[in-house]
Amino acid sequence: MTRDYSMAVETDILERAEELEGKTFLDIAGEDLSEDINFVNKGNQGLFIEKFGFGISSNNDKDPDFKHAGIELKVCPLKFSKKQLVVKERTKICSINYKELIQENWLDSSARKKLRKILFVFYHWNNNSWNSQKIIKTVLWHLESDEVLISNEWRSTKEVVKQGNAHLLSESWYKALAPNTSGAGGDRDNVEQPIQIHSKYAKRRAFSLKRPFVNQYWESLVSPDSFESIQENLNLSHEDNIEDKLLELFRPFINRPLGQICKELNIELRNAKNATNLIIKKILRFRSFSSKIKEFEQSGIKIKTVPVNKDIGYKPYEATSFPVVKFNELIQDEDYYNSALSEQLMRILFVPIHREKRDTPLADAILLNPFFWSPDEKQETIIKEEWDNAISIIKEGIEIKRVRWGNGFRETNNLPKSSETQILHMRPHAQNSQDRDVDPNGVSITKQSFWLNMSFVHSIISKSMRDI
DNA sequence: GGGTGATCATGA
DNA sequence: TCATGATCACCC
Repeated sequence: MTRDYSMAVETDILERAEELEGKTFLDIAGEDLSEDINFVNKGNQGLFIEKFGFGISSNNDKDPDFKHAGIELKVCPLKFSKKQLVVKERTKICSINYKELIQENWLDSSARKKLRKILFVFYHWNNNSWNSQKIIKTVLWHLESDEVLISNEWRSTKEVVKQGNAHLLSESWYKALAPNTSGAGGDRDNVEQPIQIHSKYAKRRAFSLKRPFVNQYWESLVSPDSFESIQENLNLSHEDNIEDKLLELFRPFINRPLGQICKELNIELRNAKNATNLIIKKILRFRSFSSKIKEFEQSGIKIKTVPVNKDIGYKPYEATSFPVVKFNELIQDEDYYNSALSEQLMRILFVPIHREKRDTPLADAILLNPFFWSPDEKQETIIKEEWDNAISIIKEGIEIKRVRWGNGFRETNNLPKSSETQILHMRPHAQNSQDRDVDPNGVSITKQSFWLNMSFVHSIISKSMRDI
């Protein structure tokens, strides 16, 4: 049996953590696995590592797991996505007690106690083969460099609760530390909030580090050179707003043709995606064009270039696509708020470019004012409904018809069309019609993805242009 | 010119 | 070779 590390000093804990790297759960527990332990519940991998990795018995303490060293243990699942190990889910930090929250200060808050130092144990998740799950890496994370961002989000949550609006809280308002819903389901998932002027109850929530945030940290461990930081490159302080700064840097190039901009910046203009990406990285003083933008990865910011015609109210020429969804993975998403799509929609930097006609040469396309966008509450409600609807169609079984088209044929299906929806539709997104996926009922269909309706993109772009 | 299925171009 | 962002093509 493993020694109890709960009162150990930091070096001992880290030494033990390092021993665990590369080991499977079976290696770690060995013959103890035969003990009568029930690991059926969700989160059990965490309890397992606590017990067999560090000899800590399960507890609900407000103190960090390693009391003496002030270190919290977080066991973080990784899964394969596109041949790469990525963080599977958000990391829960502590449940929120609304009543206590509004009386706390950040510096001595219960959240900060757990966040100050975190020992991340990253393991390759596999629910079907418990014993073979392997510890990939262990590392001590320090709050320091992200404390401004995280404490601001904590304060913002506190402020909402203080105003009696705990029932309105939404995970999507936050980038790193978010109050996500938590609980076992049922009545106990609603709790009384301290200020009841608007609503007596609010959903039970827990502070969690968002998946993209933790994933960026994980990726920075695996390949430290793949990121550059806006803050570092531009020498910004933690208080500077990175989004505002970026828009400001765009300013000298607005309303000018891409050809001219690229010449001035000494960039080779190849296509729209390439141009906007390169312009952004150039104005952010990136050393390498292939670097990922640290802050964008952390906050889940995606860049979308949208060709529009400014002479007809900034109307886009096309809908905006998202990555392909695998139907069998899609239907396993818990709900919209835990879906891949909601992550794609966390925050988008739209870069509209004006094209006189759809086939206006790119060099003559005019860079218009970029803007950041996240769904507002109303939009999110619609998106959730339309996502739910798509899921139920898929679960019921997609219907495919082969219809005459010109000289040949093409396939039609009953997935949501842009004519049937306000914001989202589904549409092929494949190499060609031979590039296919299989739906939950075994029906073969061209790979599909979600798209933002052209009319919707039109509405947010024209609104943004009016607001300038 | 919109709508929708199909496909291109690029980069890892 | 594949995923991705973006764009094409044809009917109405």
